[in-house]
Amino acid sequence: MTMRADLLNHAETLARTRGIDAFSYADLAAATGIRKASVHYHFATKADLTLALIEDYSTRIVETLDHMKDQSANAASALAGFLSLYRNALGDGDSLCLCVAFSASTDSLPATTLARVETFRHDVTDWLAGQFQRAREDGSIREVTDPRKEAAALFALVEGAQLVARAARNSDRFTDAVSQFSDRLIMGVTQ
Amino acid sequence: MTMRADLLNHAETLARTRGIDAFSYADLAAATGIRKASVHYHFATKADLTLALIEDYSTRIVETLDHMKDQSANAASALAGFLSLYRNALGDGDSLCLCVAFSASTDSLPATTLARVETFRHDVTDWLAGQFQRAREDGSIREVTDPRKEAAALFALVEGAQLVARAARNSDRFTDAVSQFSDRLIMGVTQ
DNA sequence: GTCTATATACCGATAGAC
DNA sequence: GTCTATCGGTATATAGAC
Repeated sequence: MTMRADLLNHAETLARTRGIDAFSYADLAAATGIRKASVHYHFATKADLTLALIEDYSTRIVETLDHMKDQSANAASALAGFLSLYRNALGDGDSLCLCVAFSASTDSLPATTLARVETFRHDVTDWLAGQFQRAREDGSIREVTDPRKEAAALFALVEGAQLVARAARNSDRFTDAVSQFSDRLIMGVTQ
Repeated sequence: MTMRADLLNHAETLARTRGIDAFSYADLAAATGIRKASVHYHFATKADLTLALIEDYSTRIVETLDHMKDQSANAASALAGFLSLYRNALGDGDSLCLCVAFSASTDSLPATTLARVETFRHDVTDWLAGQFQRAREDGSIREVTDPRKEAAALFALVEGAQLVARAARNSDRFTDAVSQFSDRLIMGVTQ
């Protein structure tokens, strides 16, 4: 693995467990075994680092979602996969997904990074709306109203559930908050 | 108004608009017209300040909710008031409620403050569960399932909707995210 | 209660040698 | 690419005069 990739991995972990403001180039240097000045060689400013973080993350998650869409038997199982993705990002209640971590520290992030996060939010919300539309056709989710409203509501729900669960250091709070939505999923057929 | 109260007011505004980490005793001194050292006279450490903030805030909000409960014609109008409270806290999309602001920076807050925030979350969730129970009796909300599940879901929804709306600097995102829930409220009779 | 002055620590970032 | 050394800025917090 390249040093750049190693730095990005540690930076993502630190950002998601401690928050963007709560880790420094010194922490990153300690984690990778090089010196602060060498970290600056790879990412000249923290603005550059945060932008690289959200770009890598966004690409990875969008690919995962597209794969879920293609492999799922119906909309319900695709959305169950989506819930698992956000549930797993919590770990033992000590980690957030990068999108929530970045949304929680808008003040310390440069405009270009924030714009990229907003693009990611739109991508995910579009994906969700697509699955709710699919559910209107395959009948795998109970009482779907407007797919776009459903998507906006579910996105806010999982982000809020992560925030609460991580603040309480208890991942069960996530499960509790989304359980009502989970109950609307009719898994049926395949899985 | 006492200097202590003046400091708390400005600190709450700064915490909600910029975040806990992003304001300093220097900002607080500039806002109130006294010097940094004088701020330390009123709140020796930032830990003391954050604890005072959540205690004041919690008392105020719990009183507001109890008043809403007593004055409302039914559960639906009480919950409509709850949504307005969180919607208004957003301002023009540039402010969070203190609970979300604190949940977003758990790393820089002392354990006693975090414990007080968790108590506040329980108080609000209990209030919500009470209103959903009330709705099962007055029929003012469509298809209420388990009141405790409904409460956990609605709390996560409004916190997540605030986070997203504030990150996008657009309060409409809050309204969009909660619109599906709003549609379940049957306002009817009085208001 | 408020002030000036200061202590101590850490931050992001840069210069320049190797 | 990585290093040592350092700059300028800001943070929380304290000492002691008024």
